[in-house]
Amino acid sequence: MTVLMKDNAENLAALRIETPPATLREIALDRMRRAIIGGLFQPGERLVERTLCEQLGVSRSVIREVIRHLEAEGLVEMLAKQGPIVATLDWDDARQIYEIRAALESTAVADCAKVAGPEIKAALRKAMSELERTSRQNSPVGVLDATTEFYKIVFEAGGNNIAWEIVSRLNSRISRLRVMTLSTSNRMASGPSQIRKIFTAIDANNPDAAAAACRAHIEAAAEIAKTILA
Amino acid sequence: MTVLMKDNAENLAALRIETPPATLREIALDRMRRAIIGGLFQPGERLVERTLCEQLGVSRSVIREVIRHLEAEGLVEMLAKQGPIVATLDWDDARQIYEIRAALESTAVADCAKVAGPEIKAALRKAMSELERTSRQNSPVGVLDATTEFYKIVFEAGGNNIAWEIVSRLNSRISRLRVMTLSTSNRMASGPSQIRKIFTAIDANNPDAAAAACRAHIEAAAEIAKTILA
DNA sequence: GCCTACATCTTGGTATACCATCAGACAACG
DNA sequence: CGTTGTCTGATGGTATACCAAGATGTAGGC
Repeated sequence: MTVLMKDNAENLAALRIETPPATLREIALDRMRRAIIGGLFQPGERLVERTLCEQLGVSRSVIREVIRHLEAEGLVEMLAKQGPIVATLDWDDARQIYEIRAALESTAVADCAKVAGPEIKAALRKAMSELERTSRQNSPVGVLDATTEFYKIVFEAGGNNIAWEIVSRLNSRISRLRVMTLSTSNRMASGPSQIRKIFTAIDANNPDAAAAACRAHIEAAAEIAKTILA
Repeated sequence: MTVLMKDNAENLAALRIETPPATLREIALDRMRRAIIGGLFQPGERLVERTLCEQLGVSRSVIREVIRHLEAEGLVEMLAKQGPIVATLDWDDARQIYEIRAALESTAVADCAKVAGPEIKAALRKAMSELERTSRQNSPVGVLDATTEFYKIVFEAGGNNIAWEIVSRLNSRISRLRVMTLSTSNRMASGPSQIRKIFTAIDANNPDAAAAACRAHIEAAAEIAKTILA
């Protein structure tokens, strides 16, 4: 392939009209998910369809399909003859989620540490600095987003996109817990330092150290969650 | 509590009208899922809503909500401006799924081996015999169901119901692969023997041996899947 | 013969209205 | 005070209508 042809291909690719992914349903799904994750709806709270229609300004069809999606995600539970409620979470569920996260994330960071090249490390470094910035600003949601971004890079770099799907879904189920653990005073400081350990190990292409740091990080989070839930 | 009272309580419990879990949507969901898993709809095939309405004899609302659910489960993909299609599966996806299964199932069997008491062992033994029976009868779907039952007991005994949810969902995505691997001649014989190894280790309350046997079992399955997909 | 332009069909996306059922609240009644 | 009937609200299920966008087909002009 000549340089000219490559340019041509790039130009053609640039021509493509990026389709607005904005189907009303997807917007509503995103809003609902954020509302639940952000604690706007309390666990166990009933989700009344027609009320949601007014609140989101969409029709019942949309709301119902969104609820089906959230139900499959585990964020919403259906009570027979009573309709949907926000899923509740007890310590036994949370315990399992932390265990699964530990398993999946530790292998993901190890995979990432094996293959990480300069550009991945740069991306991780950027996410790290964002994480530390939001941490200094005492912004729990900012820290959450930055942490998510960090892990997203890790999983994708290691070719673990399916595991990332699973972890994302699990995280949304314990998101309220995560915000609460972040609000724990000493956590706001210790979290970034633990993730920095993971980053350092990846930067040194040391899979074992990365996995160990990851496990330590999650176990610490689980420990705080336990005190909150139990 | 006297014996009489216990009888009374049991009688009252028997009085209860078991609520038909049969909301039309759930039936349709189950049918659709089985149809996809069973290969009635080919991967990549378009799922035309109005056609499905006729085929299932339900309205579009129901069909659409079912599709939302299946979409969240990963069995159906939405193509922008073209509607839903049956999700496709390449080797990279399957590879990851087998890896995650290996991680989750091996810890699950180890957990089960740690705590398994007589009643759990009896249940597993029953599932084992069912598995070997269907295997002798050369019934791939029977083997699949029996294997599922075996693992279900394992996960629940070890208190890993969340992991079971995840594994179930992953399994439905590779179900066609599983049927195909089962159809591989030597697999029909080797599968049960490998699971018997797991059972033996659990029966001996030997977590390490159980985990190792489980990993071997999944790796063998992945190997066959690879030859099919690649 | 080929290309264009228009009409039509199909499909998904959305909104709305209707019905039957059931749960919870509440008032009437003994 | 407890039982009973009623009413309202929420839900599941369904049907229908409208719109927008792609696909298809077809006729007309070059």
